[in-house]
Amino acid sequence: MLEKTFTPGAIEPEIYAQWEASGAFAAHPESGKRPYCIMMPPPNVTGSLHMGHALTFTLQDILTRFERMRGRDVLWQPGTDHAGIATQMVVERNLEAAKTTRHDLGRAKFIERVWQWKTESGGTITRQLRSLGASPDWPRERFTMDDGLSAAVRRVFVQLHKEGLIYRDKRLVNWDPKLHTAVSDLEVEGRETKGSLWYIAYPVEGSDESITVATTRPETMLGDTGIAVHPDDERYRHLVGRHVVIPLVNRRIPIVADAYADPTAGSGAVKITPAHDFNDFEVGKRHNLPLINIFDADARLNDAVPEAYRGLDRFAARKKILADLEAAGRLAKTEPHILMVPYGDRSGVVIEPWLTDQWYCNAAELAKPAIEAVERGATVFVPRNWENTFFEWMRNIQPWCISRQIWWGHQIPAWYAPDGRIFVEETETAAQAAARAHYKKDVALERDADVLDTWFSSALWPFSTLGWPTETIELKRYYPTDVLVTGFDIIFFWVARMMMMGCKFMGEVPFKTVYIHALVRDERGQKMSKSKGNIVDPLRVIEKYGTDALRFTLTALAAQGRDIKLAESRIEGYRNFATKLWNAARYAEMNECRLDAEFDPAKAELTVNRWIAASLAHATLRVTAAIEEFKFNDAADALYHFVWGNFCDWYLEFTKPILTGADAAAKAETRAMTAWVLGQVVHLLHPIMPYVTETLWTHLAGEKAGMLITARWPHYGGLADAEAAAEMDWVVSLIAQIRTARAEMNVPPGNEIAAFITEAGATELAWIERHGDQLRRLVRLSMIHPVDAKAPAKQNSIQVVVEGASLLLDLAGAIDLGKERARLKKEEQAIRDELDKIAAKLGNPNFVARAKPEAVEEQRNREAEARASLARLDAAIARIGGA
RNA sequence: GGGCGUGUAGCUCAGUGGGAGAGCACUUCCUUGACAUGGAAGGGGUCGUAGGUUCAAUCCCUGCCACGCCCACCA
Repeated sequence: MLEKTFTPGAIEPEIYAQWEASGAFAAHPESGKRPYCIMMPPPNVTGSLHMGHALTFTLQDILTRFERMRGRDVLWQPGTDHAGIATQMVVERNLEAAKTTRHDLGRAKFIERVWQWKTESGGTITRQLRSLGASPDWPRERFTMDDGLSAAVRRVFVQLHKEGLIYRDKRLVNWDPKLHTAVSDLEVEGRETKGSLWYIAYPVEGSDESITVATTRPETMLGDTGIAVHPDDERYRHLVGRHVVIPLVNRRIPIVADAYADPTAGSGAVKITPAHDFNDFEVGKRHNLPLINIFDADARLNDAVPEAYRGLDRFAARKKILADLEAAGRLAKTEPHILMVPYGDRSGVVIEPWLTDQWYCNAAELAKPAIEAVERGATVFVPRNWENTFFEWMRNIQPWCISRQIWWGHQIPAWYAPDGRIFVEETETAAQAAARAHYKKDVALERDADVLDTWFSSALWPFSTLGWPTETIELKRYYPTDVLVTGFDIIFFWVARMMMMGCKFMGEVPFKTVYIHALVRDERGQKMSKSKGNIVDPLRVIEKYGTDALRFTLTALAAQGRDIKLAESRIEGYRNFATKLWNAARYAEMNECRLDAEFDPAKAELTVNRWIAASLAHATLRVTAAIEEFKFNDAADALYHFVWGNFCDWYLEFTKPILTGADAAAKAETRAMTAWVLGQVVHLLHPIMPYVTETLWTHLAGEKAGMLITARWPHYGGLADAEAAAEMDWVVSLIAQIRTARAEMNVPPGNEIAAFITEAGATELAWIERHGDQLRRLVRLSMIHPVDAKAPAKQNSIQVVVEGASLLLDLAGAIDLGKERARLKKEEQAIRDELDKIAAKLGNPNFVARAKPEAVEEQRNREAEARASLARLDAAIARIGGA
């Protein structure tokens, strides 16, 4: 027997363990089934589950379970990412607590510590994924720093280097002065900041004139090597070619003409600091201006600046320089100014453009085939508009700085000879051999200390996890993968780079479809973040409402093209849905509705049974199509309404008289149908709500039927039944009308009343007769008298008018006739309003002439129906003496 | 500056070229043998705004307003 209430917490771990142990999650590369593959975006190995994970993994799991049930050989490839900077930061924080640093430890020891940390905490996220019900092929779990994946990284690096697509370059990078590493453009976020625009007057050499420049970063003046004005700017034309002397520094720098200077911005003259500004770097190159690096790795002023400023932090330096300028009378004016300041997304400190040697990847070259692949539709984005975003970025892509000055990650396979020559090889021995060949003798090689950007290895994920560069059966079978499910926030970081690397090394796109889902926000639409304190913890939700409730909620809210604002009331509502389903199953069990293998729903005879089967078939089509089209919310909606609205509210209530009645054949058919529909429903719901459905299936079908996770997805023909639908729709509307009339006339719900049919067509009469038991029960009628029976007095009865029939309910006591009249008049008015609308249309010759014939026909039908109802309603009003 | 998206019931959001929907909230009633995590009835919206296309627009097109996000080197 099913328990009185569904307690998810008690059963989930047990069911999950059964699934996992049964091998139901496993891919079968040797099978003859059609393959289907999803690459799990690897979460950070030291991370823990947040709502974004919950959403993305729920959707992936839905697709996985759905396709598995449809008979595909599904590989959902799991794994985790080493997350270089993030993980290193976590471990460094731990060290800090132990009053030590990575530098105290040394590189080897530190890396050992990180591995140790990975061992300790790396299981957290995968454990949490399990509690979410995710069903990837766990034994195939990979880590981006596994031997195999590391070998793939080296292979790719070396090959791209040999082709000149990876190279070393000295240029400005985004330097993180806290983390002491370069970061890529993507890891820098601009934050709008209230600052100032300071106008500084630089005296022109050999003249009384001075030239004023505007700057948001006065401290960089110590590194100025020029002043630029626009070549057409009349105000400054006479100064081009002359020199100014930098205040406080007393260095002589030229005034150059360059179109970069915008005459309308600031003073029209701009200071040029080539070593500390990306634009200035370019201007400097054009005019051969020297680069003066004034910062050290901490962004403190170095020895290239006057002694008074050396060692100062950049912000302290700004203050002092402004004060000194003021004192020297060189600060012309100060304006408030809003500017975008670059911050490191990990460190949260201001990023400094800094001149260093780094490794770069020629992304523009790699992007070409990836762009072309999306253009020709080899990869399709869903929703389609994300392709614009992809194209926009890929067509303007900048060189990708791939080296990081941290320790945790894939160390770059480059070795330096004493003379600075670089040998890039997959192993040190190969590098040694190459060096020996070059120098004709052994030389000591030193390995590049840097590691690769984490996203470099992630970019290889779709093929490195499948065994590349080895030609494995998995690689042949599952690449290209079917769909990548991810959020738009990592299109650039990850999707674009996988496209580049996949096209380059596999010669084929990594996935046929990229489904981009929304971001999960809090109920006010704010991005969830620790600092805002608005995080909804999925694990807490699971504990409180159950995994299925969370999964269903996320699914129901996963409409394309919109963010998800997660309100707890929504989760509660869908938890109730799980309870509803549970209780329906309990009801079925109590009424001995058992699955019958012999039962053929297409052969059902009772209208109500034919109707529910047809409704189910319709819902099944909707759900299937919705999942195929990634319209997850539609799938959830169709299921919710079928289960609650059709099956529970109507079918189960409607068939109660049959189950308690005397007609054995009808009872048997209804029991079998109830069990069958329930069985189908748990199939359809399983991808979204795996736990409750698996539990119910076991109860319904028994242990030997096999687990639901391995069952076949429903598919049927021949169940559509327009006649049954018409009949049931009519009975439902009759019941609704009677209920409304009773409620509005304040008839106590418990009162049983006799009904008299005053008017009915032959069809309607037959329907009333056929469903008499249901009518008596569902709207509390004691008796239904035929058309010619003696009707009660008008002051004792209320009237019900539906399409094709009128009834009179005998209250056996005086009613408020005025109220009854008003009620009927209100109904009449509604019908008249509708008739007016229809008349306006049909009265329009253009409509009749130009609209589709079906549309005209439909209006005519509606008009006829409305007129008939109106006539009966008027008759009813006349009966009680209304005008 | 460029790109994308959003504006529909009190709130959160679906939706469709031809009769405005859901969940939650609200009002009234109901502890009837699955379910009060429930059932029944009900109130509530000129579908942001101004035009255009169309026989017909909440839906398609254009402008505008508001909000959000992404990208971008303007001092």
